[in-house]
Amino acid sequence: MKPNDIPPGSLSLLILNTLSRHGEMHGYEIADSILHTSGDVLQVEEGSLYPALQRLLVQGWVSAEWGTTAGNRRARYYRLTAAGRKQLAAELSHFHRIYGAITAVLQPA
Amino acid sequence: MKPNDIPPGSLSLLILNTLSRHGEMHGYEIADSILHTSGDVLQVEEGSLYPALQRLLVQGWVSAEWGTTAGNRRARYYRLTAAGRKQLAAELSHFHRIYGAITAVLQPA
DNA sequence: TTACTGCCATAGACAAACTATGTCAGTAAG
DNA sequence: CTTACTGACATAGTTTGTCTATGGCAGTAA
Repeated sequence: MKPNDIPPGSLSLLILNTLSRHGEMHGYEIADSILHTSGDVLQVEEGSLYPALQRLLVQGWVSAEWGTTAGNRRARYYRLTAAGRKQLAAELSHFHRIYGAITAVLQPA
Repeated sequence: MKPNDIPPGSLSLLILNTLSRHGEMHGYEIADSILHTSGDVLQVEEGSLYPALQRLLVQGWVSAEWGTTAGNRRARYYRLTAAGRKQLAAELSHFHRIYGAITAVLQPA
């Protein structure tokens, strides 16, 4: 069972969708949620996660504020912005379009 | 109808699968076949196609020989090798594993 | 006091697709 | 017959995004 290999371009979609389901999360929670809901297949490395969150912040798809976890650790809590919700919808439809096209090509003879 | 945006990592899979269906093709035919079987969604640029074919050659997944097209042009004909068929099977199962995991994560609340 | 873990963060490596450009040989147009 | 177009192959350079590796800091447990 080796995890890994998130296709470039899909990480922001996974993060946005995860945030839209849970409302407010910090980094570790996001990675953990993706790992578990994917059946331990998609392991987001920290070196991928935080740069991705930075990009989402810069583009305004998410906002962040510092807080404290249940375990009394400092953590940065992210949530979707209104623009982020629109972006999520756009990326979802784009994903389905592309993925549908790929599976069409992959039909065996 | 804007085409484009082949997810990194999936191009070799598309090429291998296309060759496995048609037996022997040159570059233009491969790109054309992918474009049409994807419903004009996946447009493989030449600057992506030929480097990808080079990689497949180097790795031994495909073989190539020069020939002449129906329109009397010189062209390089590619076909799958035995190793290429094994590779295709491996990439197919990997693809389904990863995209299955992604769609699992993308289920709405 | 030491070590471990949760949590954030960055720098550098690397892979792969894109843009732009170039070549060459047939064929069609004028 | 010369020009332009198209089919087909090819490469250099840019960009994007994930990974590896590393590091720091603050609680908590040994």
